[in-house]
Parts: sequence; structure tokens; C-alpha cells
Amino acid sequence: MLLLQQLKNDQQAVIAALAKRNLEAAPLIEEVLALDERRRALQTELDQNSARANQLAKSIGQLFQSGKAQEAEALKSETAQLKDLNKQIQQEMDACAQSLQEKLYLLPNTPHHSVPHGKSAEDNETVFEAGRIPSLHQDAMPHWDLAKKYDLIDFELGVKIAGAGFPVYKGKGARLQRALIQFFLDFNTEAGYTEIQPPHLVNEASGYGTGQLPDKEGQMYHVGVDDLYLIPTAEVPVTNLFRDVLLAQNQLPVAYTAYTPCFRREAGSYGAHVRGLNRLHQFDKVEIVRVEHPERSYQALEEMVDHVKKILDALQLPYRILRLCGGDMGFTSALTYDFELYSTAQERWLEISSVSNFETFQANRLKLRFKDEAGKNQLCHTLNGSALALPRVLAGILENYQTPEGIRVPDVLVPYTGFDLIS
RNA sequence: AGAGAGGUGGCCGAGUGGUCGAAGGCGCACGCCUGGAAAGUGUGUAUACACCAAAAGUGUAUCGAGGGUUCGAAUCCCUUCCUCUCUGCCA
Repeated sequence: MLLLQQLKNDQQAVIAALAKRNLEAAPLIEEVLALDERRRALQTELDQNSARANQLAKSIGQLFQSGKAQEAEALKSETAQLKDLNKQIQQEMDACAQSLQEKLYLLPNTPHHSVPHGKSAEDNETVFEAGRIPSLHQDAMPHWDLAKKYDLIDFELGVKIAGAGFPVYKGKGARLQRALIQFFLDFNTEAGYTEIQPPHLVNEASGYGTGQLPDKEGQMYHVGVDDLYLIPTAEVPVTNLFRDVLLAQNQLPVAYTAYTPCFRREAGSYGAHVRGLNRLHQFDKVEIVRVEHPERSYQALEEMVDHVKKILDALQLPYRILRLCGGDMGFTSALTYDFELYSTAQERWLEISSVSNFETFQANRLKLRFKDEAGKNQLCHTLNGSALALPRVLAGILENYQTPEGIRVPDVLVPYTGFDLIS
């Protein structure tokens, strides 16, 4: 959620920034400001009336105590009037505040100045490429065929148990996936991230805290009986650990890592590009989350990008880094770098990580603040990134590491898998 | 799931109708004391919103949340959420 203060002070700058998202925000911002003005006027009126009523109550009490019951009775009628009036004012003010809130929820985060202009994924800017794209043997296959050949993943069985997009991992496939999770967690922990095991279901307030609600209501699985949501990413429970939190400055920065399964309904996505592991309803992911001092958040973002690079270097996979353009960026982000892994057998890039700085956008909703040197409460900056999302990394390894003799296991994973070849 | 107890400031904890944004303690900050530290001692120490150009200041709201009774509610009533104890169930 954008800061009202920011809208008031830099209205034009906000409109210009949001234009990068191809959004004409001026009319909405006008509405927001008008509502705010009305709300403030009502607040002032309400406060004055309440002050008067408090005064009267005090006088009435004193009059009763000194036995002047008649005078006291006379004052009561005014307080009754004030009370009725205030009820109306309060109602209108609440309506204003709610409407204001709803409109603020509609405004996405303002893109960082380095975000390129653009409408779609085609306009993203490639900022880095690394790794060697292997030349595969003639009978090389996409991962879904490899998975079948070596009995690593059974998609049909998953359909029977739950539905499409819920794969069943078997034998060395399951083991390889677990090895990756373990490797990622160890790698993150060694870099200073504290491991967290959060709940996999969250309440509504948490959904609002990180911005999934109300924006992406339909994308989360909802457990109706208990009114809980299955997490679409560990970002939700981990970032919400800091909802309504006031940190001391020396508690910053916070760096957490968490492995969780992720659940996404992904309604309406079908076809060739969602085959195999490319797009799932349930998948595993290891996430990194940071809470930073505003002045350090962009440095932190670079550190996170660097960290993810190291993971991919260690796995010796070919990848590139994109700076997302305004049209392709997520609702809550100010700047996002996507990592894409080259899938040699599919001859396409697969997104495996998204690293973002949300600045104060989430912190504002979360009420996540710290006390600065002057003793003032300031909003923190929040960041997160995948390190990494499992299925596509698994797909990339299966495809890029295949040989006529079988699938080799990346060296760094062998201690975790206990085998170096899938055959 | 049933029965009972309870939710008060950063933490602990007092407070059953007005003088309560709230005693006392701990913690924290600054000062005094000290060669230095501890102890001692003094002062300060919630959040949000509104008014004000701003600071100072003033007002309003907040004792889990929402509603009600009352001139006046942390305190009484209702609803709801949560926590704890016992019983039941259970990995």
C-alpha cells in the first residue's frame, strides 16, 4: 500500500512513476485525496464534539457530588445531542476511511527509477548471463519424458490423488528434490539467513499484510470451514512474522530463509507451456526474506541477487538475470530481478527465482516499523527472493545433465543425494 | 469437542463506575555519584489520528476486537476472537 503522505506530497511524481506500469493513476489518486480531506474534516469535528462531551460529563459529575442535581440534569440533554451527532459523524468517517483504504489497495507500488519502460515480458532487460549451455546428445528429451523413463515423477498418479498440477515424486526423483531443498537451506544458512519453519496455512490478515489480498484472492486455495488460506509462497507467513512489529534499529537487518510447499490455483493456465514441472498447483520453494533499513534496502537487493547467482554457479546451470519492466512487475514490488534457467531440451528460459524490493509497500500494510536514532518510528523496507523454486531447477538439472548413460547429478548435490547418476 | 480461568503499556503486574493513559516493579535512555564499574540515586520513557507552516503545544481515540447500558466504562451487560488449566480425541 502506498503512503498517503507520499500521494499528498509528490502526487505528480507518483503518477509519473505509475505510468511506467502503463497505469493512468491520476483519477484514482484524486479520489483518494478527496476522501482523505473529507475524513480529516470529520475527524476534527468529531474530536471537538467529544472534547465538549467530556467536559460536560466532568461538570455533571461535579454537580451531582455537590448536590446540584437540577443543574446536572439540565446539562444531560446537551450530551445526549452530542452523542447522537457523533454517532452520525463517526459512521460517515468510518465509511470514508474504509473507502479510502479500498482505493489505496488498488494502487500498485511505484517502480524504482531503474525499472525499464515496457508492456510485457518481451520488454524486460537482460542484465546478466552466465553458465554454459550444454550441447545435448541426439536423443535428448524434455524432463517429462526423462521423468517417465527413469521413473522419477508420476504425473498421472498425482491426477488420481489430487488433480493436474500435483505431481508424485518417486525414488531418486524424490531424493533429488529433497537434496536440492537441503542444499539450498544450507547454502542460505551459511550466508547468514536464519532458518524458519512457518505455518503452511495463514489467516486473512496475513494475506492482506503481504498484498495477496485483496489483489489475488482467486489465486490462493481457501479452506472455507476455518477461513484459512494455503500459502502461495513462504513470503506470506515469514514476512507476516513482522506484522504489527516495532523493531529497535539494532535489530536490523533481519535475514530469514524458509522451505515450504507453495499452493497456487493458477486458474486459466493450460497448454504446452504448463507441461511437466513447468507450472504446478503445488510445488516446493526455498525463500529468502529480509527486513532492512530504508537506506540499505537496495544494497540488500544486490546482495540477494549475488547470493542467488552463487547458488546457480554452484549447480553449474546456465542462467540469465532480467530486470523486469514496468508492465511485467508484480503489484507490490518496486524493483524485481528475475532469474531464468535455460532448459536445453525445451529450448526455452524458465523462471526460477524472483528477487524484489518492496520498499515500504508491504511494511505499510504490515505496520512493520523501527525506531530510528531520533526516536521516531519509521517503516522498514521488506525484500524477498526465491533461493530457489524447486520444480524448474529440477527440470533444468534433468534436462541439462542428461547423457546417453543417464542423468548426472551436479557435484555439489552428490553429498546430499548419495548417488551421482540416475540410470 | 466439553468444563473452568483469563486477555491491561517493551515485559511483569495493580486496578470492579468519575480525580485512570492507567499504581508499583523490570527493562531502556539521559544525568548525578565513582579512579572505572556495580550498587545507589534523580529525571524521562506507548501508539494512532486531528488542529498548527513547523517545533512546542492542544484535542480525540486506544486496557484483545465489535456492540450496548450510563451524563461518565479498563471496571457493568451482550457478541466474537485468542490464550491457559482440566477432561476427551490425536501424530
